Amino acid sequence: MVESGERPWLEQLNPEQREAATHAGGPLLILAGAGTGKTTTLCARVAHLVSEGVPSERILLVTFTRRAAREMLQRSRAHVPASARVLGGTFHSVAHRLVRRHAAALGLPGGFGVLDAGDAADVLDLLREEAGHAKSRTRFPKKGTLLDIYSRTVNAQQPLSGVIAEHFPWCEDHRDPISALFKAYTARKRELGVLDLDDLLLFWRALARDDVIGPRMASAFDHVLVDEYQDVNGLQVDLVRGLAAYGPEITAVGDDFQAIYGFRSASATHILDFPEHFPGTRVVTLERNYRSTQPVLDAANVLAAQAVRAFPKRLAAQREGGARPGVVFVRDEGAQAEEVCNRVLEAREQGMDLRAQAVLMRTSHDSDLLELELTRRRVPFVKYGGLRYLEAAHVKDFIALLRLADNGADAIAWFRVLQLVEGVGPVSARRAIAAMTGDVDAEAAAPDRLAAWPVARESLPANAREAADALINALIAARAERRPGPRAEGLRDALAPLVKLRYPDGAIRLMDLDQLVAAAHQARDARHFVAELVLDPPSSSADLAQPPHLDEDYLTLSTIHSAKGLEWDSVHVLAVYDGNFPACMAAGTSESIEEERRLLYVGMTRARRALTLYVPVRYFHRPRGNDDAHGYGKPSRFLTDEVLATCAVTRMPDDPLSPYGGPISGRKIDVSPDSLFD
DNA sequence: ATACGACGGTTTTTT
DNA sequence: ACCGTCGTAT
Repeated sequence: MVESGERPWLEQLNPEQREAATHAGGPLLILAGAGTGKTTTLCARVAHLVSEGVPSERILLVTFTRRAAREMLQRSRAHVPASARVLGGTFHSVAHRLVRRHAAALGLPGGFGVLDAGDAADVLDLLREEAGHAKSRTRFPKKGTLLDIYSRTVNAQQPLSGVIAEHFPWCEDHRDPISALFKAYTARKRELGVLDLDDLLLFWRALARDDVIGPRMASAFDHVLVDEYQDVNGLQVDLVRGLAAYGPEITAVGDDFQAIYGFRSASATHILDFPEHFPGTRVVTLERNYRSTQPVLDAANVLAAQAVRAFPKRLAAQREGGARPGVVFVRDEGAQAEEVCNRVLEAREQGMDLRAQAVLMRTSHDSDLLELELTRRRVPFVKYGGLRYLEAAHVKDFIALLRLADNGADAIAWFRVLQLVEGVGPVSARRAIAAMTGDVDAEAAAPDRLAAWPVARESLPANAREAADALINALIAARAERRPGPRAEGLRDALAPLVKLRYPDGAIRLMDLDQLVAAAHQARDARHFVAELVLDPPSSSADLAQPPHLDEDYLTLSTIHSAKGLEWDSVHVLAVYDGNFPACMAAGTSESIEEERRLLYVGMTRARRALTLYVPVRYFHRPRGNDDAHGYGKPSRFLTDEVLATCAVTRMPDDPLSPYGGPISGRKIDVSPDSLFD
């Protein structure tokens, strides 16, 4: 036991936080508003538990991202070095660890692969084509939609018909074929020896339900702490309850007003139901905000008050002073880019590092023009969210090769890799794969598909065979090499000429591969390297780049989803117009509108001192098109008069509406050509 | 028969 | 960046 005087991590806490950190006996729910020291409290709780004698390896900390896990474990360790062995990660990474350990019981090969969303969609696409849906005249849902439907069904644990009726009504006609397709999908993954991200959770739950493995798995822990509980889905709740059934005490932390992952089947109802699911729950509410100044919170509180249903909560600032948030009307997205740039640079002149500033947006392409402008003015920036590394074609090519080195049965990877060779398209690739997987008779006994290559290569056009052989030889060499670094290096070298040939900017793309090779050198186990990459994807190009970047000053650009849990001195939110906030895609149900409001709230509450919202008045219908089709947008419906009253509103001189002296209230003018249409 | 480049229309958010 | 389609080259 440590004397209280030696526990600075507890003394920094306010009474509510301390109560949460030191709570003992029974489930605990911490309702923590934005900026109320949620992470501090959770880290203090971990430190407290360890200092009370709980062995650190018997504590499981489930977070929303791996980055959050790393950060928290680091902080806990700084308080109490004995926290070093706390097990931390996302639901998916914990699942991967558990499923790996019990792979045999689950009937999985030891080196089972993990499909990322792109790979999973490719498998579905293949089945879609095999079933003849690609050629049929009625439009069948595309792979991305299929994956969305599938994922929602699994994660919400809701029957397919209900999911389609509720969220994908336009697919109603195809319900039965979709159902058949999903069954084929399950079977195909088995054949390929792979799991998708949803499977990881399903397999974890299957383990939890086993009479022998379930209790043993749960009893490995004394405490399970779950962060961001407002964003868990039904399946994840099952997992937590499955653990709780056999002993560990559960702590959940979250804020129902920051629930922004409904599209992933998360629902804030779970955090509200927590006391029911875990009888005897102690609820602690944190409302003292240490992040933002009061004017920022005033605007956020007024926005939050619009919510139809929410836990009443009012954040109170502990910081002094501060300026009202700005709402800036600009002409269009071009003017917005210029204005943001100006303001960011001006702030830097005043002594605010770029690193203390961030630009946040609804969708990742909202920053397209800004990125051009920043590049033009040589302002360094790093972007989070949106298109990620693993989604770039050449990176996928490389990953497919790495997968094949682990698992020759992965036909999806074969399909991709073979088509890299010039002269090989979908048809001959498929033929070669069929030859390798052998129609049960010839090659069924051969566990290594590479053995069938001499036959398979005959299915390729003669002039492509030599280049394909080179790839195969690289794969054979890679298999003999167990160290992940050299293995990746060999495959990179084999891929390099093909990448250079295929992409005009091949040289740049090769640098991306070099970063992956560097990451592979750090990896412990070649077989898990790809799976871990999928579970902890580098979220920006900077993530893989090595330290030199860290010394530099750079601006952060991020989707609001990716900015969750983070904070900056100054925050700019782009494109706060109706159609974007809320997104027009979300206009369907009132709950999705509510979620959009919460999204704006999350964006606004990232700001410590300065917050600026931008409303482009004119926007282009086709941002990528070169025509000039545009419309005049309305400001976001969330920017009500009440919200605007808490802000300082600016109209830029070139705002087309401003020469008329700004809006005049009290007038109602109808403009309608409708009589022409009678 | 197959591969591949060109073109026009679309693209939310992510473990 | 992706998808589907179409025309041309092998």
